[in-house]
Amino acid sequence: MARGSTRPTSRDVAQAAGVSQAAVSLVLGEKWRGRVSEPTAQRVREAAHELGYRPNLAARNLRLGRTRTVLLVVPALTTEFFAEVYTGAARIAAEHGFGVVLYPSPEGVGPARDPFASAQAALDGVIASSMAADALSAIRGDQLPLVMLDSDPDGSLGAATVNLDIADGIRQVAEHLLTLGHRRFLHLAADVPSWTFEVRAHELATRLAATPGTELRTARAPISIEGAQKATEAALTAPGPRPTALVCDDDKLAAGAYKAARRAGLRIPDDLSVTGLDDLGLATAIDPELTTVRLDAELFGEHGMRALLAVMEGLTPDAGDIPVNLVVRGSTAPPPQH
Amino acid sequence: MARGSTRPTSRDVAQAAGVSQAAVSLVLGEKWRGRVSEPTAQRVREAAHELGYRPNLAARNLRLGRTRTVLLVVPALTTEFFAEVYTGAARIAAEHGFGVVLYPSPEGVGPARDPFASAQAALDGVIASSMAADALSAIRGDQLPLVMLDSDPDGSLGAATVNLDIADGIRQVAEHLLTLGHRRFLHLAADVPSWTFEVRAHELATRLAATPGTELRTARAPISIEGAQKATEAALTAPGPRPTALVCDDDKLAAGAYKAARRAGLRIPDDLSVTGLDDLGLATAIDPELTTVRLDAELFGEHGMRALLAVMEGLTPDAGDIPVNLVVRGSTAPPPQH
DNA sequence: CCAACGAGGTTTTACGTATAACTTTCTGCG
DNA sequence: CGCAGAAAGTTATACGTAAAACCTCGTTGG
Repeated sequence: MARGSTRPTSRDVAQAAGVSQAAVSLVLGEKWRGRVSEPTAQRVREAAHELGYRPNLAARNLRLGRTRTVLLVVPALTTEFFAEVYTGAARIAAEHGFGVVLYPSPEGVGPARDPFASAQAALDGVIASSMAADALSAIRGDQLPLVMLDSDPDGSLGAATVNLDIADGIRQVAEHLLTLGHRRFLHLAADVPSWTFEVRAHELATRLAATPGTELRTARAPISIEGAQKATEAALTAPGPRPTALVCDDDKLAAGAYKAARRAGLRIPDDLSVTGLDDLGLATAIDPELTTVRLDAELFGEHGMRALLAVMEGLTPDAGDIPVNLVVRGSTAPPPQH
Repeated sequence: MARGSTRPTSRDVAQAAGVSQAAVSLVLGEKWRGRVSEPTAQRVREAAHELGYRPNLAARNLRLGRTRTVLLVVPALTTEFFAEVYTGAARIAAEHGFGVVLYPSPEGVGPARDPFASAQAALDGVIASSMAADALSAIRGDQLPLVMLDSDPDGSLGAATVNLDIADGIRQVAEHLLTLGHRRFLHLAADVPSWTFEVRAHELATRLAATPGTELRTARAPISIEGAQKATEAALTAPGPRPTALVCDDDKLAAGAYKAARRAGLRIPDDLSVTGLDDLGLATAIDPELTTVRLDAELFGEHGMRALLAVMEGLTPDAGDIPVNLVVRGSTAPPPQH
C-alpha cells in the first residue's frame, strides 16, 4: 500500500482532463446540461475512471451540510427481527440515495454510550426502536429528524411513530384460543420496560375480561430461552388448576416454555397450547411448529424509513398501524378434556 | 437553539466564551496542556455545554483526512452469529476511538451494490467476511486496509486474514462420533461457495479416511431449515444402509435435519446422532439440545478488529487461528445396535 | 539590565467539494 | 451591423475544523 500515493481529488481529475475543478464537479454531479459539452464531459469521465477517482465524502458532506445517512438504533441484534427491519429500511433508503448505519445498543443494561460517538458519520436523521430506550436520552439532545418504532404515541414527545398493530395480533391470538375452548390462560410476559410489551398485557387482559369464566395469570421472564424456561416451570408448578393456554410475548419465550413443558411432562399441544409472537425462524425449528403472530419486520423497516423521509422534508408522515396476522401451526389445540 | 435552526459551530462557542475558535478547538481536543489556562478552558467547556455544541464530523474528517470509522461487511444477518461478531469488533474499536458501520450484503445472489455507496461515511478500513464474497469486487477497487474473516489465506490477495479453527472443530466432532462407535456418516453440507465450508468437507473426509471401515456420504442444502429438511429427507431415504451419524455444517442445517428425522420416524439420538456447528441460541432451543461446535463469534470480531488496527498502522497482524471447542449435548449417542 | 523563554493565547491556512457569479466566444436575428 | 443571449467554461468562495505559525506579555537567569 503506497502511502506516497494519496487518493486522487477532483482537482487531479481536472488536471488530467485539462479542465477546471469546477467542470469536474459539474460533470460528475450530473448537473451539466448545457454547462459542459459532451466531448469535454466524456474526457472528464474517462480521466476520473482512469485515476480511480472517488469523491471525498467528508468534503461533500461538509459542503452540502447533509450526509444522506440515517441512523437505525436497535436493541441488541439477538434475533433476526431487527436485521430484517434494517433490510427494509435500507432498501427504501437506497431508493432515495440514502445510506443506513446500524447502531445496536450495547447488550448490558448500563447507560448506552452515545450513539453519535459510535456512528462517526454525521447524520441526517434517526430511526429508533423504543426497545433501545436507554439510548434515547442521547438522541433527544440533538434535534435531528426522528422516527420511533413501536413507541407510545403519547410518550414520544411529538416524534413521529410507526407501529405494528400488536394489539390486533394479541386479539387474534385470544380469539383463536377462546374459540378452541381455552379458559385458563398464562401470559408469559417479557420483563422489559417497553410500551410495545405493555400493549400485549393490556390487550390480552381486556380481551379475556370480555369473556366470562376466563382466568388469566402472568409470569415475567427476560427474553431468553433459559429465563423463559425457569419462569414457566415456576408458573406451571404453582398451586391451583393448571393453565391450558400459554400466551408468550415473543417466540423466544415460547421456545423456553416448550422446554419447561417437556420437563414437566406436558405435551404440546395436547396438554398445553402455546403461542408466540414474531414468527422468527425459530418458530418453525421447534417441535411442534409454533402458532404465532407474524410480524413483517421488513415492512416495518420500510414504513419507518418512509416516515423518516417525510419528516426530513418537513411533512407529517401518515399514521396507521402495520397489520399483523396470526399463523396457526401445531402448538395450539383444544384444551384437554378434564 | 435560540437563534436560527443551524447547529452551533466552534465559532459560536468561541464567541460565547470570549475566545478565538482556535482556543475552542484546543480545549475540546484535549490538547491544551500549557496552551490555555484552566479558567479559560473551563469557560470554553461551559459555553460548549450551554450551547449543546457537537463538533461537525464531516468537517473534522475532512481536516484530519481520516474518519475513525471502519466498515464490517457481512452476509445477511439471518443468524445472531455476525451480530456477535459486530459486538466484539465494535468493543475493540470503541476502545481505540473507532466506530464500526455494518454492511449486510443484500440477501439476493445478484451482484452486490457498492458497499461504499451504502455506507456514506468515508472509511479508514474494512473487515469483510468471506461469505459476503459478492461484495468483494467493490472492495478490491479501493486500496483500503482490509482484513478478511474466514478466508482462504492463499486466495485473499495478500490481505490479512483472521480465521476460526474450523478444521479443529470438525476434527473434534469426528473424534467424538468415532469414539461413540459411529462408522456410517452423512455430511449435510452448506451449499455455499465459501472456503470456510470447503474446510469442513475436506477435514471430515480426511479424518474419516484415517479410520478403516468408515463410510461418508454427502448431501448439500442451502442454509435454511426447509432446505436442510428436504435434503436430509432425500438422503435418509436413499438406498443402502442408513447413516448413524449426521454431521451438519451449521446449527440451522441441524435444525432442519431434526425435522426430517422426526418425519422419517427416527429418534435423536437413539436412531441417529446429529451434530451442528456455531452454537447459536437455536442449538439449545431444539429438542434434544444439539451437540455442536461452539464458535466464539465475539472473540472472532475482536480479533478481526485488532488485526485491522494493526494493518492500519502498517504492521502485520499476528496470525494464529482462534480455537473452538465441541459442546456435547443430547443429540449424540452410540449408534443403534443392529 | 536585558535577552531568552514560556505561558496563553490569536491569526491564518488547508482539507476537497459544490455552486454562485463571472467571463468569453459564438450564433442568430432584427 | 450590432447586440441579445446561449453555450462552455473558469474563478472565487464557503462549509467547520485542527493545527502550524505567529504574537504579546511577564518572568527569570546570567
